[in-house]
Amino acid sequence: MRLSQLFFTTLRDDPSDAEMPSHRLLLRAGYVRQLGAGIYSLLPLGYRVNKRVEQVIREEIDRIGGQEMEMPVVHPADVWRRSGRYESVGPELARFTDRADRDMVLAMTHEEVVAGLLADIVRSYRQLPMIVYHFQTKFRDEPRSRGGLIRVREFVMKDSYSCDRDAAGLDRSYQLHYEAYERIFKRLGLTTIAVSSDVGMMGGTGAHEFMVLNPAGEDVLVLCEACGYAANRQVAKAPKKDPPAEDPLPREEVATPGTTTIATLARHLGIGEDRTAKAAFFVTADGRLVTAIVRGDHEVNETKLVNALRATGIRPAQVEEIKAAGMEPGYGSPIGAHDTTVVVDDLVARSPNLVAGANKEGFHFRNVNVGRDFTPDLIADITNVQEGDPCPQCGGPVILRNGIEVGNIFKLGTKYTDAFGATYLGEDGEAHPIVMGSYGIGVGRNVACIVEAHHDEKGIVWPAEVAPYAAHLVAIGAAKDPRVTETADRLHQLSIDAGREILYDDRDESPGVKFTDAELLGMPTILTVSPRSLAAGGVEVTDRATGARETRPIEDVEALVRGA
RNA sequence: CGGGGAGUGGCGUAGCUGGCUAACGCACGUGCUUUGGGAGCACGAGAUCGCGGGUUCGAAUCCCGCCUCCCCGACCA
Repeated sequence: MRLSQLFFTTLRDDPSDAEMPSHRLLLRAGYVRQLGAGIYSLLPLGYRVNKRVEQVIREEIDRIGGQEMEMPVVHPADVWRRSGRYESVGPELARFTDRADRDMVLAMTHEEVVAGLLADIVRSYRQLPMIVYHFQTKFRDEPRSRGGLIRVREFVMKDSYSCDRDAAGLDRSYQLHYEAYERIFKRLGLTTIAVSSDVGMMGGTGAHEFMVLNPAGEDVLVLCEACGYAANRQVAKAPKKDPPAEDPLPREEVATPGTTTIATLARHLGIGEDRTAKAAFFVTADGRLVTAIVRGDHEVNETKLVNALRATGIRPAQVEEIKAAGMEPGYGSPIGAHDTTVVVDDLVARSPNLVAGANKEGFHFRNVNVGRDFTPDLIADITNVQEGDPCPQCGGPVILRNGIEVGNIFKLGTKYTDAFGATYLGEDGEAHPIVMGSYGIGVGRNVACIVEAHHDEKGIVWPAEVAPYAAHLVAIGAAKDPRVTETADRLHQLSIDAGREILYDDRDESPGVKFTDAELLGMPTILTVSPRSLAAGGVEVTDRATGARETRPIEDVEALVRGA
């Protein structure tokens, strides 16, 4: 490709609204342009990188037996009603009506369509196991996009679906994907950590997320450097040490004016935060007021709380809702409360004589004991793991790191095939539900993460596997010596003939501009043809990553661009 | 949705306490010079100052409403 003809431009100044390095560089180097919040165009260079990433994924999913297909972006709403997600998924599912006033959705994932196809096509156990996949645009109307390509609303995702006879088959398909993902991310130049994760809206029985460590990551990972334990904080558990045993003391009211936070309360009473019980209030999707009690030195983990409640979602409660149940925000506890579901953290249930709210402005109770002073509806682990907590596997201290999710794998089970009546006849002559798994990788997010991991102060440094072009040919001093253009043209043509075209900077620009752009664009190899290089016997070959530079004979470079 | 910030040629910005023809750097076009690290000179094109309304003799600038984008939070397979 001749740079003089390429649909792109580089920017000398950093765009003002690009904070992450990947976003800044992809904009400056002319790979992407923004159309709206979380909506991007891929310019030819960016599109080419996406295709390269897709190809790596395609090869590895093919390798485990995946069959590529394509499913629609626009679905009739009935398909989503059938699985229950039309109602259960929030506004991130984009809904609209067509000209005949039929309810439609923009697909955010494709489990429903796959399950419907399975019901239509699969009859016999002989057709299983089977993996299908596609690369398709998803639209998720996220409340807030951020970080350039890291979190967008419209994006291409590889999603594959495994279809098995039984749970053991699902385990095998899941394992195949796990291994395929490790190969994919390695080839993409990404260092990932597989963490066990929540199943969220997908439903199912088990899941892993593949995470890239990044300070801008939106997930918090709980990691143990000693034994390798890794989990998303949403589901991570840490053993909580029992507090020293004490006999329950009589409950007594104590004046605590102006202590609406645990920190001020503990200071006021001169006790540790671990001697207090903190109440947090939520409302479930089906309208139940939930009072969550954790110890003052912990915080509520909403994912765990939702799962303990078997709710589809929760939101923070309003002040009026809390008061309506007989509790006082800032001084709240379940003591004397009504019409609320009380969920108590397992540690609180074992902690004697805590300070808790008296449900009266400016007052708390000392010596509150679960069971005696109030009765929980549910006792569960509902707290976040904190830095330094003991690892659940080896007991060593865990660390917390931010991560970006670049891929995930889910054991779905039969949630969707049950809904769609997707069964097969087994060897036993009986109908059985097909057991599904689903496996996603966001292509654009991976591109952004690759740039995050592979750049320097001059620009992008693409790993060879995903570079849009293998080499960037720079012609300098063409006016001084006609052999420059001759040589460069010939190298370019050789690469075309070999079917692996290189990027050719044939522009009438100063050497500085060309070198700077070559480094910004980030091809793994920069080839420089100039009167100087020709006088030295050939073409200068520069390794973008190391900066190592050597002049090599033209025949060598010809072989190089041919792909020898 | 809550809090904060910002919309001025393609990019980055100035102007904003009401007053000349909306300024500067980069990018862009033409010509000449230049050609191994973001060249020089000259000429030139390009902006309904986010949109709508209002105040005023006069609005990029003041007032009201709206839209959009970014950041933090909420949210998130």
